[in-house]
Amino acid sequence: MAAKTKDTCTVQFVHKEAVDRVRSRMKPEETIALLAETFKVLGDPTRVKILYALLTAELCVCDISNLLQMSESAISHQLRILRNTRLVKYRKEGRIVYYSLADDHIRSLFKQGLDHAEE
Amino acid sequence: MAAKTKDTCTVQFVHKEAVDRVRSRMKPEETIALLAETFKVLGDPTRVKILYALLTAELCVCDISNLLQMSESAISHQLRILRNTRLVKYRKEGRIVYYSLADDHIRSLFKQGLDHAEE
DNA sequence: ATTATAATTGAATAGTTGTTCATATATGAT
DNA sequence: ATCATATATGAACAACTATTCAATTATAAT
Repeated sequence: MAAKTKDTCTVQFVHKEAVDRVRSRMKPEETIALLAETFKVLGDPTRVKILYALLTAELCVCDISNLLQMSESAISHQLRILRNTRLVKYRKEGRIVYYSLADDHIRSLFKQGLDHAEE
Repeated sequence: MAAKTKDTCTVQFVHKEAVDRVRSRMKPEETIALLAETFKVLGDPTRVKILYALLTAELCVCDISNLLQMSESAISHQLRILRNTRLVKYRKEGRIVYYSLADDHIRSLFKQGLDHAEE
């Protein structure tokens, strides 16, 4: 039981009251992980560009590749990540796959993010 | 001039009209980078925990270290990143440094993020 | 001055991530 | 069936990141 004392704070100066209050209001690990994961996906310029583009129009992989001047493979890899986190949805029409935004949260997330970043 | 044709889309099936419309509405590279950078900072569980904690109370490094059961060094490194992106601010009182949220965007960003992640 | 401690910092390391390249799958046309 | 093409996928590699460890700075107490 005496393990893991050294790597944590020596705790001469913990504000116990405040820490307890914070601890009681902390979200479960799982929720934190989910939130961080969502932001992580939004934390890449290529994916931001893709999502930003899809705010304006539904596009196929080739369109996005052309728009961003990047290989279709690179775009496709990123689209998979966006699909897995349910940020985009797609529909197939023959060989062509059309991507669009999965819901309307992205618009407000971008707005909030820019509000912070640009202030 | 014939360079960089192979790595981009062979472009048999670009929806020119849509792509042009999207292109005209795209934000400048710099803005995209700023936005992605902000989200990237939010995309780590440790930093999410720190920010979430600071929603409830102002805390010193030692408090956070104790709360999250992580070394002060690790916390301090993360706080630097949060400072650099102006997500937290701090005040010094003797040896102790108190951290708090820099503004109120974080609360709404977390709310929007959770709304998406938990749906 | 010396000692103790809260916080910061730099270097090192293990783990993760984005892109490329080569290949595979799926659909449409001949 | 064969060929062309839109997209997807797996492996590999370089670049980046979070934590640890050791050392440093800054403040307070003796």
